[in-house]
Amino acid sequence: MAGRRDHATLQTIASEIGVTPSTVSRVLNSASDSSARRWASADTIRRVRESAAAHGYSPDPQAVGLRTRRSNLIGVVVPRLQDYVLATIYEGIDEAARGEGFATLVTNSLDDPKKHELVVETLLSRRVEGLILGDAHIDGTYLDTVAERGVKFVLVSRRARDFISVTCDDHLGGRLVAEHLLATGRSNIAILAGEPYASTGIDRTQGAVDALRAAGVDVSADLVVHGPFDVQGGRQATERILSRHPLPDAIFATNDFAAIGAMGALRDRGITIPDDVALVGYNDTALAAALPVPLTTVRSPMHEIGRRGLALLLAMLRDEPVESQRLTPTLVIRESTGTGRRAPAPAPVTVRDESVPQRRDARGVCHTLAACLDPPG
Amino acid sequence: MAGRRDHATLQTIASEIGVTPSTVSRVLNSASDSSARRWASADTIRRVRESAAAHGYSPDPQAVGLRTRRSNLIGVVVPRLQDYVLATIYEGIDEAARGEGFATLVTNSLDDPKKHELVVETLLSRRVEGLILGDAHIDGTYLDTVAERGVKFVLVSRRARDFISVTCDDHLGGRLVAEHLLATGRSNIAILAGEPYASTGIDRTQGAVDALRAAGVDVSADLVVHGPFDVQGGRQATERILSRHPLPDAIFATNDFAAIGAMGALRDRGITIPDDVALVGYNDTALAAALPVPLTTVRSPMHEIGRRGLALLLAMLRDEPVESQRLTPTLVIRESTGTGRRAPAPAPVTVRDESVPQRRDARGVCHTLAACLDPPG
DNA sequence: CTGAAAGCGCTTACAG
DNA sequence: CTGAAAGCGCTTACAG
Repeated sequence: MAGRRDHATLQTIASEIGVTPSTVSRVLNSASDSSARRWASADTIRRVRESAAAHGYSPDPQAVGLRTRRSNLIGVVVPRLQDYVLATIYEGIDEAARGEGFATLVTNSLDDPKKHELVVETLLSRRVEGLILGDAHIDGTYLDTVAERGVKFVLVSRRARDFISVTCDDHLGGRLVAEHLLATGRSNIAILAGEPYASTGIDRTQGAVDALRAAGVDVSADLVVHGPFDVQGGRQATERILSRHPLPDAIFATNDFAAIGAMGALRDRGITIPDDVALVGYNDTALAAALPVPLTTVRSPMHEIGRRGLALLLAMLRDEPVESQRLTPTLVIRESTGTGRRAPAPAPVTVRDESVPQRRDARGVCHTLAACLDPPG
Repeated sequence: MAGRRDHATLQTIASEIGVTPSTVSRVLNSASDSSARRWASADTIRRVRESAAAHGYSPDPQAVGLRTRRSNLIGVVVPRLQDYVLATIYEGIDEAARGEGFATLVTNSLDDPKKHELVVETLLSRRVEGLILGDAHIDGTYLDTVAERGVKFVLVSRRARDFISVTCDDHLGGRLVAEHLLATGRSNIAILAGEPYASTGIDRTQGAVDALRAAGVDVSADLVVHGPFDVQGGRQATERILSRHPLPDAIFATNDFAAIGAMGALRDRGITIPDDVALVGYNDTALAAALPVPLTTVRSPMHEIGRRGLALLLAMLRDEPVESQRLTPTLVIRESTGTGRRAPAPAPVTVRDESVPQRRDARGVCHTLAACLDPPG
């Protein structure tokens, strides 16, 4: 008798108060007493509700699902739940799902396409109504099969091809970082670009490269290093850079955890932040502000990405037209790019007019290079 | 038509090959062809399997569940999935569940008893067969109600009362830390004890206090500070200690993230690790080794706790007798308690015979104070 | 306002 | 070896 305890059924209530299950069902499925009056007398309604409450009745989701052909289940696939960023996005998804009467089933894919396919099949065999995928590879052809089968899904965090997605504007995020570094006098910048298949790292890197190029600064291709989005990956990528090149002005880790790994590698060589090299992370995780050297980073609305992903998927399930969403990141400046301990930053050599004051917003953030170069209002 | 695509049913296959759904069901539910021979001819078996494969048939879990009165669903409640430790434990749970044909439904309770009750009700209304709870409060009376209802559950990570649990031996972990600190010459120790309702922090603290007391060292009660098990909590607890007391010899943060917070607070005051103060964390998360100052910490088998929790619950569901399990932690010594930069540690003043060499294992870990005090083999 | 009936997809005695 | 039937708990036309 594995585990299932006794739950009251419609029949329990029906026979207790002397009506049929049909009536009980209709009353319990009515939003309000007044709408229930279409189906039952005031007295019946009261007695149904009382009995249901007394028994702690809740409809059997398996029976409801079988009858209505719906599961109220959403499948979620993430690279790894251990990753703070994905865990936070998932929290957003689950919270929103709960609010809409859905439950979610999550699984790790470890960014392995084979495992991804496997877990998607498992999810589908559980009859999830749709999928939210946080592990898309930018050219992921394996998404085609699931799309062709008519499965509805939305991507979160990472975009891929033309599939519907909710992302942060990672290109903008990269630009904000590069412009901040330029504004503080750095132009020789190494980038920890993350996995080559993740649009997050790709776009953040490209955004930075584009902004630098717009300022006349070229990023050396071998200062752009790929690797896992975690502490270990950041450490190794940084070690690779340090072993082959003279120390750059700044390191842009496209992930906070990679930035922490970079800190470790830098410290091993006695290199201090920000005096010897500036360091920037990405995501503004809970750690960033509390690190020994507080980390300049880009805040991305992780929780909101999850919430919106769920909302978008539900819209798709209702066959409403939907469009991809791109949320806005904000730069958060802390000591790791600190100007406090450093000689006043010279303007980047490539800027044409050094006399032009930089334009910054109220938080001291210089939002676009163009704005920085424009003469003030 | 929200989302559900067409799935082949037993009827699809049955009519295709000219048998009844009963036969198809029996064949498909047979483990092997030979056992299926009890139910069908070799030819029928072959044709059923072929047709099922061609259609990508998978049984509808709602129908199966309705009929068999089982959901193959396990509910999991954690304080917060954003927490690396709980996320890792959950990965262990889900992995094991998957292997046993179960799926899991996770939710955060944020350690709020009200929310806990709410999410448990939601899980139960989804007809989970049992629960794994990672958010138990040590005297949590609210577990009684669920127990009285006959719901089977096991606790993971934290123990409470006499409920079945899978934990790490936190008392031992605390002892290992204290003995290591004593062995490196520290005896004035502050403890970031975590939330007062979590057995993890309580036991780790008690283990340390007991070991110190056994060495004749008393821990001042106001050097034991409670607070959240996260970066922010660790930072605040440390600030409280620093503002009210002279600097202790060592800080034992009963959680790695709290230790990172402590690092931040120490750095703000220009206090260096390990020269001015030693710092110890707990859990050996991926961060510990890669931090600017690599963190001495205690490794706890988080993933294994999850796996075993699931195994224990399944045993309970089969009405097998089960007992709580307590897994063994190991001390991992790194620079944050480093001896390299520090004058050779004097033996703690309270140790009776200073001439007795300390006994250590191959990894340089002194496992029990008793062992340390015994003369070598 | 209420009931009787069908049926979602499955499993499993009961017959043969 | 195979089928016909019942029934898990629900919802929802169809009748009245």
